[in-house]
Amino acid sequence: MPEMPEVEQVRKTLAPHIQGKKIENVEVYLDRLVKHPTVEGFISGLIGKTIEKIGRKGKYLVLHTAANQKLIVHLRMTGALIAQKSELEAPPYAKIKFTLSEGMTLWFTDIRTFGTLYLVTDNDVFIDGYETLGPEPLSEEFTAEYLAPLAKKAKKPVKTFILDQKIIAGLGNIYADECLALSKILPYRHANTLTDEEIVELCKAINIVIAQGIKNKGTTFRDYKDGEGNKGSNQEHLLVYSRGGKPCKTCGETLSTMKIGGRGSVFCAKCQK
DNA sequence: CTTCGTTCCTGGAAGC
DNA sequence: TGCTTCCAGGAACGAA
Repeated sequence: MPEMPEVEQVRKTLAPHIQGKKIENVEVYLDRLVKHPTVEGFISGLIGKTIEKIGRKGKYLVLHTAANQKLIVHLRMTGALIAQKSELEAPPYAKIKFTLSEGMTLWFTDIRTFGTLYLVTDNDVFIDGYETLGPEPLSEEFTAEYLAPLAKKAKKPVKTFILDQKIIAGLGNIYADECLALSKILPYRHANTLTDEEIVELCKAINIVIAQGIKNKGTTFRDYKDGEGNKGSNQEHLLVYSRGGKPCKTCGETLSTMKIGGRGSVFCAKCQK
């Protein structure tokens, strides 16, 4: 489940293999993954272009293919971008093939096929979700002063609040649970009940958890792999996610599970207030 | 306006 | 053992 640290790791591992290479051919095996423009326009718009740079915004990867053109990719749950030598056979669940120069091929693979790709030229389309992203953890704009007034207006569980990409870009279910565990805040508490001190702690925890995720090259739970097909190691350092029923690493209490906003959530009812 | 529930999809695990 | 059912979850969408 790629969240910000996983997408960042994909960006890093992909860059040396695809940057500066020319797109010689594009084959789309599942049309509905291409959200803009048409599949034909997507293919013809990319062939002949060079991948100048690969960036990231929240959980979106942004491949700059010309001064006025970007290929925007969201991996959703099980999407992956894998760069490998062209002579190697297609990886499992291959959905789009980008044949690059210098004998390299970039594959978009996806088991559950929720991934989305947009080819944007001169900002000719408004991508809801991409344009409305809030600040990222570890950025200058992401501060308690930014978060506090928004939290005070939000009458919903704090977990749902921090998962909102318009509020914070990049958190997903795993890191949201981890951030709340580290800041010792119960996930079901409504955001507008948090004190200023708690918001400061939450901000700190979000930065720490995301920085640790990046340092550990992402969390591989089921399907996540980076641009070279390797797994991350952050799953070895999780406080609560997927540990429901097991002892809290801090106090030994059995960790609780609960559905919050339709998401499986794990927390320590003793440590978190 | 905000908030909540449903939907998309497949594979793996759990249940009978 | 083998079938069926449930669950995983990012974010758009419609309903309340």
